[in-house]
Amino acid sequence: MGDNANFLYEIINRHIAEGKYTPEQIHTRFPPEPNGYLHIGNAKAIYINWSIARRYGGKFNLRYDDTNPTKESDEFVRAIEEDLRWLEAEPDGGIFFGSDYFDACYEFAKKLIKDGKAYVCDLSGEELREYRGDYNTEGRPSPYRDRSVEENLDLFERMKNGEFPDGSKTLRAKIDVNSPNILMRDPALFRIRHASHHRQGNKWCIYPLYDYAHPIQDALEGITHSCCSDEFIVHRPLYDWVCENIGFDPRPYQYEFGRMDVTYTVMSKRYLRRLVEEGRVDGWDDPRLPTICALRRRGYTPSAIFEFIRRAGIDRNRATIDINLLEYCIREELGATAERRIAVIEPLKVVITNYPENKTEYFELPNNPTNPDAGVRSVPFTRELWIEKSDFAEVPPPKFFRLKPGGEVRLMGAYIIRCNDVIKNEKGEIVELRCEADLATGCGMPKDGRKIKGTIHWVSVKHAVTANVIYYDHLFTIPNINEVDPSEYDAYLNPDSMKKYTGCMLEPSLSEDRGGVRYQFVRNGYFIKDTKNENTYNRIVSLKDSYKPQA
RNA sequence: UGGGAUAUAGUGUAAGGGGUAACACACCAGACUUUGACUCUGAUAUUACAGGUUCGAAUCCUGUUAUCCCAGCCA
Repeated sequence: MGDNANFLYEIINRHIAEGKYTPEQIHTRFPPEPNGYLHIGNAKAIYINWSIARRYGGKFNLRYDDTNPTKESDEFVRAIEEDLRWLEAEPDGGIFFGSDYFDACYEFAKKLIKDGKAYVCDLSGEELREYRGDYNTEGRPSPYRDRSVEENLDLFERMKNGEFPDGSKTLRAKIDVNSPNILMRDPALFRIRHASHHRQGNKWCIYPLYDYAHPIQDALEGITHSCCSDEFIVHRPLYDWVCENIGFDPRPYQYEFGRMDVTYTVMSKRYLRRLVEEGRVDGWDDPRLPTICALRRRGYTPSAIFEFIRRAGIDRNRATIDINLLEYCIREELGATAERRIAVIEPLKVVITNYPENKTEYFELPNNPTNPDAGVRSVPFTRELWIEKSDFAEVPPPKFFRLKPGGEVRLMGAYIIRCNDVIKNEKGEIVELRCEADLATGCGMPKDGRKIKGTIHWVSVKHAVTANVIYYDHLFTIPNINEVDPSEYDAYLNPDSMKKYTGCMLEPSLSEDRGGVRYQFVRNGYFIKDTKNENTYNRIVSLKDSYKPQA
């Protein structure tokens, strides 16, 4: 109940109840291909596998599924491990590489050949496609299907020895050339690729395919529950075939959960890569992206990300989760933990006409009103202040509680002021407000008991430190990008997904650099200092604001 | 078109082997408030559709529809 029960837990609970496994034997894995950066969709797979291991006291492996040398690189290997560790999903079962099992894959293949369950096929890619048929065309057996064991063994070894060019031969499983599941129509197990592997170098020129390698990797690592996303469900019969025909005992089993999408963003690695490569975003960690490194740079926390996935729930159907839930999770956490600071994003000068020219007084403001233990800080107050432009309205809209001509407002933690004059420049723009403070109030309530509805934030002109602030918004203008053909994604990119403010005025306590600390800039949202741009804060998420201008 | 999977409020997840549809987020309406934050209260569903069994069905039966996945020597 507190912890989301899901169908996978039910399955495993049953296995344990039946005595199939002890809880400590439960062993899971996260098997990314190192061909890109992890994103929040992958975080679901991580969370599921990792949390299962944790829940039962079993082990969790990280395994790079690097069986295709042409797509993988060490850059991604490093990035994935960094992200996984940052997420605090510790791979306590170990870190492995699919490529470390190439020898095993090779030996098991020879066994399958000897058992008459695999053969070397000379069909070209095109011919193979033709023989295999499609949804409504029957498959035909390859003319090479009935080669003798000796011939197959010989040919396979020569494939390995590099005697044949790429694409000239494959090792195929002998299953069923006319299975309704096209994947089972004698799938390829090994292909020839004269390519250098990021870890194996030039040791191999034949590489196993996913469907063959994956169950072997799982079995050799002692994985009990191989949980993957639902697009692999049609692969399960082949997974089972490999396990059974190699004869693993005990053997792993595959379970599928529904993939997750998030509104207003993309999970397609292909498209993310394009955005990065075309320079449309500032790298894989551009704070607008759904990658883990972007969320990290943006200021999201691992706990908020996992909480999001936990709350979203785990089921067999494909879900499009509202990004509001992610934002809620980080707000909830930061609301309780982030220290409050005053920051004026778009400054407007206010002069307190009845306040002495050279006086500075300090008000104590709580670091976090929801948590007294967070303590207080002193904030200097002087005659000249910056307030937020949007906190003043010369012609106030209905239900506007902030500053207006002749109106009163509370300066947070300090005096109540009344706006007496609005100073404009030649162009008619408001450049300064002249206000009078009710000095008697200090930081208490007005003596006469009058109610002041609005509270605004402020910072002393003399003490303010300046910085840049960047607001981020959704990547796309529509909630569900899956409704659109991938070739049209560009048309839905949000042109206002990033808004930079320069010359923002921050309270002086922010001059001390505490990198990585998340703050609530009062009434402006939660912020973290950017790791790439000097003196710049990223807005993690906005504060909820129930005031909606315009009536 | 062959095979497979899924259908519960705007979104997502719950309702151990039939008994008044629950929770979270979003949204709306109020209360509170020295952050219009937080907190609190209230409102929102003929359980894809159509039949059937039953005193009673989201749960059982039959049929229909919609969406997603699969025709890489990618993972």
